[in-house]
Amino acid sequence: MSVAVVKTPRASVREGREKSIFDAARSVFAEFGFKGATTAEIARRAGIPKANLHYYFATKEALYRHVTAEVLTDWLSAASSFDEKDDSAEAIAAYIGAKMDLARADPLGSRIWANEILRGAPVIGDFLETTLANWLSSREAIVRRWIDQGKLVAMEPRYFFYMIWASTQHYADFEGQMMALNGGKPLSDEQFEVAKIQVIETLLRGVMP
Amino acid sequence: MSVAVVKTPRASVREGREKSIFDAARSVFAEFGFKGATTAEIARRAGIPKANLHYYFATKEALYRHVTAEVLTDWLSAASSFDEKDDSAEAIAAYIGAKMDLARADPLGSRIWANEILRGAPVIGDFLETTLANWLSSREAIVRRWIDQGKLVAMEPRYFFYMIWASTQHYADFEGQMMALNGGKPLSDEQFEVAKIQVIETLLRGVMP
DNA sequence: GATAAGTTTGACCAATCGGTCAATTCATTG
DNA sequence: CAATGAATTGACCGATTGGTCAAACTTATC
Repeated sequence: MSVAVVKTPRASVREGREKSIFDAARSVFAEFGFKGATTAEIARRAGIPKANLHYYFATKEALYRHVTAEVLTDWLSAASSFDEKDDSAEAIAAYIGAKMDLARADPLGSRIWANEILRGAPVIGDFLETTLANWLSSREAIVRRWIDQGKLVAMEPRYFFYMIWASTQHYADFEGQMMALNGGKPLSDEQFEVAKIQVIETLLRGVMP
Repeated sequence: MSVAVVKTPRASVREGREKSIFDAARSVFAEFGFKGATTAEIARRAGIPKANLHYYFATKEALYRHVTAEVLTDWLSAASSFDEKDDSAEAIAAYIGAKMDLARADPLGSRIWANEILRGAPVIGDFLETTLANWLSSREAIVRRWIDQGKLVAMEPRYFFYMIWASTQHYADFEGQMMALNGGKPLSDEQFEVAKIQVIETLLRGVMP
């Protein structure tokens, strides 16, 4: 029984098309949200006729759901970095760093998320109420333990996570504003590294006794 | 020369209509952004026919510009609280508190701003590059002085302001997410007060030597 | 109470929306 | 190479878009 390891031209064309549509959709949804996005603009950015787009993705909503699903996966992936260290400071620093890296590597994903929330989370609402809520409450328990052990100052863990999410995702969602405040240029790699370290240190100092 | 202090019925009807259209527009723009918003939906929320809306505001863009102008005014108003104290900690605490209060009092304004940035700031871009950039660089100078005086830790002031903006505006822009993580209910006044104090204390501790 | 000015609204318009479809082109397989 | 199925696309559809307009209505002024 031989498995076709080498993709047929047909299959790789399909793969390539789906990828280019997917990428175009990400950028349009990130910029305009679900309602403001148009399939015509997505097709234009993908470099194909609109009818071809609808051959691969039946509806705008189906395409949007594909896009959001990936965003949630990436979020959870970064979230796992919180659990990889035992020490409180190390775990927090690793998590903030991972969230900063994700914001830098995939700002569109963060913006798609932000647009969803602004619209009342019609698609990812269920994820927020279940997966995210569970993730948060279990990590709150960990942070509370650290507080009890005197490793962190007394505080409400939930609002600390909000600060982490806000401060890190800001570098993706408000990239345009930062550009305007940076002489029209995006943050350089060097600038971003400084920002990343500062976010980590400021937040860590903010919760260390 | 007598000035009409009491408004004529006509004038107050006009005032009321403009206000209700304005408020409806704020909520629709905050939820869907400029492109996703429709004049039909704004008219519906204002409780008037669409044609009547266009009698008061010629175009969707004109209405949007009115709305954004007010948002920028409110932002600057909150910004002034930074200058009302001489002591570094007091000035920072007052500013964060004012930004938290603004996010709580007018979440729609913050969301309209966020939508603008996500779309590349086509309307407020000029404000960002001039007024906001000037405000930021002059306050950076103040913070740098405090650092030189040993009142604050060494850091890049700009990224500290980004953290303040992110952490405070998060309470407006991501209110929907917080609700989902709070059993479907918005933050109570008591919860918000706790969050507000925690944001202030965490950020202050984060930059104090 | 007549006239003018300001306000309201249903009907309508061209453009764009998400989506369909049949005809055509293309790659694969027997 | 013939036949089959996947992929492509221009033309098209009904619905919705931002916006117009003339007619009707309401208030203010003389």
